[in-house]
Amino acid sequence: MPTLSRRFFITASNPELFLQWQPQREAQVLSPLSPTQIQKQRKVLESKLISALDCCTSVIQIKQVHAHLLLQGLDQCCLVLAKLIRTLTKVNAPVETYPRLIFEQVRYPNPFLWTAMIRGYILQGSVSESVNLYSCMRSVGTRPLSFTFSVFFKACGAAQDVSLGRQIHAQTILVGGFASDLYVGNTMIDMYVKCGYLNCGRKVFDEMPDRDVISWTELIVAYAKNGDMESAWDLFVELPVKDKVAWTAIVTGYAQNARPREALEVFERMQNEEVETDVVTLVGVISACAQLGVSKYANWVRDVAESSGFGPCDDVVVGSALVDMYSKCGSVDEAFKVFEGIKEKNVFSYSSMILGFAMHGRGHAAIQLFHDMLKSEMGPNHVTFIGVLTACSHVGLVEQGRQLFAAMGNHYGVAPSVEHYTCMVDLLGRAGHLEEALELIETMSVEPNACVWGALLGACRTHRNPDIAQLAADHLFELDPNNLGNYILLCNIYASAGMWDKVSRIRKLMRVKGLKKNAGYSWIEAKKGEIHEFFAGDMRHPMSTEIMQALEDLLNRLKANGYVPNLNSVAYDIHDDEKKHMLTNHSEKLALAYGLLSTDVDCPIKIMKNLRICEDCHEVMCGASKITGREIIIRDNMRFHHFHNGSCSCGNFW
DNA sequence: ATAGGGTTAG
Repeated sequence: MPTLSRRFFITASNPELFLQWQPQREAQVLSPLSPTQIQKQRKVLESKLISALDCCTSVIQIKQVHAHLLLQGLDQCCLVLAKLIRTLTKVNAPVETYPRLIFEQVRYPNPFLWTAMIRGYILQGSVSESVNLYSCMRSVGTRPLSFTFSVFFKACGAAQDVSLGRQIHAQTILVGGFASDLYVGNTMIDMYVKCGYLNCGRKVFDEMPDRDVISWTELIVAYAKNGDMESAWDLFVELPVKDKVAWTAIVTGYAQNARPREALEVFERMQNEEVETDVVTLVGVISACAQLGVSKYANWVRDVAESSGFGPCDDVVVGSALVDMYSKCGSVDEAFKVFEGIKEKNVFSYSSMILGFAMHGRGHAAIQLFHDMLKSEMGPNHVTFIGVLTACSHVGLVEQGRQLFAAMGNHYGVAPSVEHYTCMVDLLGRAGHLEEALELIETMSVEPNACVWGALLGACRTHRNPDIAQLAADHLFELDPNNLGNYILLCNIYASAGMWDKVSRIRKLMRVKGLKKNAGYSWIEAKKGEIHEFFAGDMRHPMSTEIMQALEDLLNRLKANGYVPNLNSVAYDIHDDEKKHMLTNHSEKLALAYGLLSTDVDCPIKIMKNLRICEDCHEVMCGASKITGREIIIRDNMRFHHFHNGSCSCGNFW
């Protein structure tokens, strides 16, 4: 007869159990009990053992609990044994030895015990053995649980093993009663989606008799991750009861698909419907604001975060996202204030701030922060090194960059990736060490990609080296044949070397391939925070006439000061007059003219652009900052340019 | 037991 003994409590390895010891109850136990009381005591004992197992973190502790269990005559108690095996799996005890031994001593394993064993084998990578156990379980006539299937589906999803997934799917139908199980259905959708079979997941969803918000959200996320926001939105609209997770999925979906305005719109609706905002929602919205780069929205979302109790001081993830957001909104000083306010900074906070400094050309600040980070004994990761190498590059700290690059693998255990090599090629290339950069590419430990060769090609333009440029271009045209930018760069390099026959050959190649320039556009935040968007030659704006006039006036004043339009920036093989016209219409120039017309004189003019700023526009911005006395901040797809009194923070290299 | 999250180079 199982009884609770004093010994059990006192020798229990776990202090929590000891604290739970109640002498009154023990007195009861020692007196004779009725069968129902015995049953009740047994239940109490079982739950004590289970909670003891919850606290176990090593095999030795589990063995002690096991010893008590045997002492109490519970060697056939599947409930506790299943928990014991799950706990052993959690502490990574090899399932084949100790757990297997326990399992084989049980005469009538229940489905929970079978499932615990199956799960153990799956988690330890023995999928075939788990399938084997499942067959045994079926052959002795034991009915599986929903959980049994979900264990398999989870494993298939993680291993992207759709063929096993389909077999288990067939089993859920074969065994009967599981095809309509909500939990099984949901884990099955997830399995198909993770294996890349979104349509199969959809089919499961469509055939489910009962669906809950989880089923819907799984599919919404799957569509969003697939870049199909239209299907995601359609599902979202149909979803009868939307919870905060579903809302967040759609907001984040837009943010991750580079549609920040829609993300913000949906978030605003979410707030109007008074759905609770939590950290995960905020992170998605903050990322959308970072992409948009508009201060009004940035400040708004920060207020929302703070009033929801997740300000930068409260939550490190929100704080780090805000650092990134303010950097990308052009306010690197504000980013640093937020950074300083984060109570428990982590590697994300530091990396974001280092990248922020690097992006704004404040290389020394970035490197200083990197050293502060090391002092606080925080381990840098691969992104941290991208930030700090970029920073070195922008300040021309070649030797320091070399040392950091060498140290990353040797001292910090971060193996250099293609991205880090790209930074190094950029660093060496900018400083004019083209041969060394080429040598680095040729001896790379990983396969060079288009970015690496692109960095080299960019450096060849600055340092006018057509030979190495040709080599880089050969690789680029193979790796990334439809990227027009590479052809233009090569053209410029040949043109400045006077190699006109090569120029016309490349131009012909571009024509034959029918490569078209990406639609470049710029946007600017007006006084009240509204966004004005411009394409090249755009006349849609209600103030178009004034804008064109202001631009012409500005260019005339610049020309009087010696500005000559830089025709190299136009890739097309057209007449110079036409080129001049095209240059004049570049979207960032229109945005600048609008900014001059309609923003406060003491505020910087902030322009965002989806492509890299061209040389001519860069020159115009420099000149405009001098003539007008206005500070101009431009974010292109690479970095920030702060124009002040005739010069740019990028030092004319970008 | 099952659904949503932050930093990435030319």
